[in-house]
Amino acid sequence: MTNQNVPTLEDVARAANVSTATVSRCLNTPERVIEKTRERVLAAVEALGYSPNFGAQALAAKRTNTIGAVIPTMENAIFARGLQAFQEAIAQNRATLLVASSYYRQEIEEQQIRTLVARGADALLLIGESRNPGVYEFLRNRKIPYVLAWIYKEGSQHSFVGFDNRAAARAMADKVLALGHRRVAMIAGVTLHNDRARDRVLGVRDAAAAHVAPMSELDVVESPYTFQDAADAFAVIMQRETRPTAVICGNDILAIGALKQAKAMGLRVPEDISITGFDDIEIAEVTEPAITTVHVPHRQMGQVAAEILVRQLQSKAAGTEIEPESRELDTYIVDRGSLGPPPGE
Amino acid sequence: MTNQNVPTLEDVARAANVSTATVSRCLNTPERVIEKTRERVLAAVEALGYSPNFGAQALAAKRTNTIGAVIPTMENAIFARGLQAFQEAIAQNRATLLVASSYYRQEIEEQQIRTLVARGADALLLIGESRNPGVYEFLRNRKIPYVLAWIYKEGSQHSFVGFDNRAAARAMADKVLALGHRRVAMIAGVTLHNDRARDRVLGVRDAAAAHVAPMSELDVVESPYTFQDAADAFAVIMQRETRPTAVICGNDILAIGALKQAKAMGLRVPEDISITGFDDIEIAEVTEPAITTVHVPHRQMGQVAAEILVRQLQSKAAGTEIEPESRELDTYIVDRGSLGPPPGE
DNA sequence: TTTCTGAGTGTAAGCGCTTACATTATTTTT
DNA sequence: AAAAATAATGTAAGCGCTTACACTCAGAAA
Repeated sequence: MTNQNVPTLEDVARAANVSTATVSRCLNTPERVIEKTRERVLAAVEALGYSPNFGAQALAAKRTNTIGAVIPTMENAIFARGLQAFQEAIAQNRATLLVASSYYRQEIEEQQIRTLVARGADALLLIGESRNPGVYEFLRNRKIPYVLAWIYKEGSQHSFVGFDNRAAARAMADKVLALGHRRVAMIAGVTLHNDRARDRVLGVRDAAAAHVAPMSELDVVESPYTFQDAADAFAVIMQRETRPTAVICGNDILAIGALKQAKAMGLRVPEDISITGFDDIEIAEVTEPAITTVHVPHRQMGQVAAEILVRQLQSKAAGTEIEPESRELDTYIVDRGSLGPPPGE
Repeated sequence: MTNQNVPTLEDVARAANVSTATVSRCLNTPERVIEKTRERVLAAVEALGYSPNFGAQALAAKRTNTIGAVIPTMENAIFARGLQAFQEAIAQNRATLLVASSYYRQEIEEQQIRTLVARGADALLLIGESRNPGVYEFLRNRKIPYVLAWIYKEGSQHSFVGFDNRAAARAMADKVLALGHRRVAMIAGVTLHNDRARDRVLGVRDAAAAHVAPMSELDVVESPYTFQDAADAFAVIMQRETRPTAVICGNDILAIGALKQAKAMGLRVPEDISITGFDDIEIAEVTEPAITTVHVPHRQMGQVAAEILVRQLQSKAAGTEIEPESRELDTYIVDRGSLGPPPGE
């Protein structure tokens, strides 16, 4: 009574008057079956409403056609677009997406990675590089292909699909400095266990250090990725003895929080203070003023990551050694309204 | 060489000097194993780094501990918060989330539902109710528990977790009318195959019909859920011979697109025109003015949906008939700045 | 003491598929 | 036309688990 009439391969085989092997071939390698037989089998499949049992298939074939992704959060748009593109791309290869989020917590992320692998993920999409070496060892032992996205590093053993956060942040900072700002602050994401946030801080520091004109020390405040925390951080920065004329933010969420707080404090943006973002999520367009930010190719990142994983899975199936394959993508600055020259220039 | 040293149950059994059955019991029903044995087994599990083979487990146990969700899109924040909460809640019950998106396309959604079930989803989270009856029949045959979220209907055979879109939309429209607006337009989401969008239109129409004061006919324009489409829709509405004094939008994305366009046209919000939203996604707080909108309990919806599914899965495991269980949640209007009295009052 | 009970463990039969290998049918080569 | 090569299909051995049932052995009941 529990499971009644869910048809099995054998039922199909009987109905089509062939062996189970032939049915399996029709479904997996149709070119190895003569057309007439195939038609008969597919008709039986159709008639019975057959769909392969997932567990049995996974057990016998040693793969699940499932790809996992562990992202820090689904709640804000930072990863959503990339993940969506990723899902679309793997779906075209008959794979399904298994997701988990880590809330930016390293130990949870590690846990989630192991869970997804235990759930049969054939390959993984991970964000950033900084994690316990044991994790990479685990994936290597299990021969699970993975790509690290939202980041790009040269000459590594990993596969990366992303961009140089440090260089991109530096470009933005250079632009701010070139406009004449000398007192600059930064609201950064929490850098602990987050290499993207860390690299962005480094990029801004690079720009500050390289700049010939005298500049007061860079004031960096870390903040979680919420509007409210960013607003608080902005308020703190504005309490300093010498107020900055520009605040570079580690991402758009922070920038918008800062913007909101600036307005609440009666400051005009960018006349009184400039604010910049990073990521170019949709929301950055609709604030007043809109946020000048670093455009990140979210969708492309998701898509390329999927392509690389699919390729690695194929070479794994072919018995070839899987080798890392990386792709660096470009970012560029989108000029909107939130960055201008410092006041009184 | 392909799969080398991934330990199996049998390896653990040998190491702990017990049978495979005992190892399995230690992992699944530890209370049925005496403590001393259990310790020995768990030590072996630890030492070997054992983790059960997913396919084998699914095949033998006839469940995967995987729950699927098919949502229209991950790209905007409408479903993201709810999905995140859902994931957190099912994770606490040792289940993993399998996601797919349908891009608001009915045939793709149906396809995705079948795919997720084929991938072994034990239960499903679906958005809205309107779909081909064959889908429900399929789920019933397969005995897959499902809950329909973002919507609530009385006396149905399905499980719902959500709110009455029609009533909520009506409440907002009533509020607009109560402020004195008589020329009201609506930018609705695409209503084809989308009962939430449809119900929201009905709610606004209800309010219009019930209102005693004379009111010009309600002008409803449908628009896809993007800022740009909504902006275009707003522009169209403003071309009408008699411009409305308030535009009720089917969700916040539409409202923000409309707001943007209003500003581009030099209109002040809400002095010249009022705009309202629906959903209360994060972004609704940060526009200028912030959007007056209907707050939807996203996180609660995800969480309650998870609880119901977990319960249904348990009763299914216990051999009991699964019976629908619904929960209606409350919405309320959040007053921000985008709604005011009509001009000249 | 003997019988009964039940807790703890072992034995082994599948779960439904894939695939190596064996077999038979068909085509190509000589 | 026979031999060889190739194509199409069948046979059956697992894949690594769960779990019904069998067994052992205390302690309780008779």
